[in-house]
Amino acid sequence: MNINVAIVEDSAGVRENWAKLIAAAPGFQCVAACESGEAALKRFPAVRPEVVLMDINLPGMSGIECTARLKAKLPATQILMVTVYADNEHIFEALKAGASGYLLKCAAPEELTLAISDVMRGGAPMTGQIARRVIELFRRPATDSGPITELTQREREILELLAKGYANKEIATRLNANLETVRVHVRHIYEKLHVHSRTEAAARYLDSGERGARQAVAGR
Amino acid sequence: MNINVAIVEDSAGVRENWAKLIAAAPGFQCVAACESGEAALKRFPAVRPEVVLMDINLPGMSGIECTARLKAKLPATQILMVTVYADNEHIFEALKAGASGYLLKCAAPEELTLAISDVMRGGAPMTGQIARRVIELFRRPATDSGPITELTQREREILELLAKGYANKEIATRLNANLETVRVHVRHIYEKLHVHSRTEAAARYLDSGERGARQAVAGR
DNA sequence: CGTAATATAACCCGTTTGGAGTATAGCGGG
DNA sequence: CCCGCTATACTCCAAACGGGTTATATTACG
Repeated sequence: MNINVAIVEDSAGVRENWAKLIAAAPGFQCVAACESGEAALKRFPAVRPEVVLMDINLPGMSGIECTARLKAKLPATQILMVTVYADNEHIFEALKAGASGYLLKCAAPEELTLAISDVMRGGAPMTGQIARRVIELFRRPATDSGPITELTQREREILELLAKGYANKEIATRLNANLETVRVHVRHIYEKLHVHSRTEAAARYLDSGERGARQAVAGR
Repeated sequence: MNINVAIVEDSAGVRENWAKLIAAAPGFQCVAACESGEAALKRFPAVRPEVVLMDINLPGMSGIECTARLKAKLPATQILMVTVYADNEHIFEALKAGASGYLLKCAAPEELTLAISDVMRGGAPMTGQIARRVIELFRRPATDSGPITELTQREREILELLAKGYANKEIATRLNANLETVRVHVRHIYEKLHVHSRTEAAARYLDSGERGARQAVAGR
């Protein structure tokens, strides 16, 4: 049983290349090839492709939006982004939209068919570079200080970390301090803010507009 | 120049197997092998490994916490998780802690050395299964974009009170519910937001601009 | 010099929380 | 009619937390 593949790619040359490649590969067949996201959304529900090769840079609807809409209509369809964009933002949005793999257009032809097989087996084909970026999107940003009250410097540092959700132990580690010391500071903070729990303190802090400037972080 | 590899794994048998495997592979050398995260944190700064094979299930400090601390001390060190856990939560936490790859212990020996080479080249070695899960974490409620909307009505009510600093007991009173019921809801909220403490949940909520009308919480 | 404020660190104790189960009931969609 | 989701409720256990107390070293201010 052949794997039904469909294509969304605006360049006629590339589109036909891919189509030929798939038609020629044993075990694959190309059931549709559209030059726009709009066309794909109309056409694909009828042909129900198992895998879609999706370009991002399309006229009209972007490949990312098309991916999100296709996944809504055909949740079982696996979508592989094949594009020239290797930046975090595109990768992040594509994966969020429901793509199952992310290849670059510079990929060799045989990599395409390999990737299709991979995705059908439950894999998530990506180049090493892309995989690394995907993983980096998991790491967290950080923010900086911003005091106001009559808390001491140390107390403010601690309140800031506390309000980010860190446990006392984590705060101690980050500040190279002892757990007990942090606990004392935390209790002093409670006294000064007239609260009795860390979540109350955090709510006070976050609501008081005392946060330091936070910078936008790519991909988030 | 050989690649300096270190190991953190509590099972002596597995640890020695890995060590031998690395010692035997051309281009690699094993510079340290610890049976605990605590030992690794002491030892590794001196030997500065380029790649670490890290087990998750360790006595004492978990491999995930060890990863976070190691990355703080040695940011250039690449850490590969090698473990039996294939669930989303472990994968998510490991990557957040700074792991650069995630392999399962059932991996063939030669896959280990391949993975080390891959990570040194800037890749992010994972099995197809793992890669797929990583990608799924992007489209799920939780990853980072609009988590709060995925909560049920009841969960949102509770999160709102939680973020104001109310204890579970107070929330239960206010909602005419049982303490244990509130606790269950709170834990479900944690799962959906991928957090592990109420203050983290509150920070997420307050930062996401999801607040409803608020009134002052007078003298408790 | 004496005193106050701050930062550090260590006890103890009871309560709360986090995490893992099990279980029941209602509700809506195949 | 079963399955999945939601809400409800309870038990057990370990860790974290909140609060009380004591103690040392440093720095700052009259």
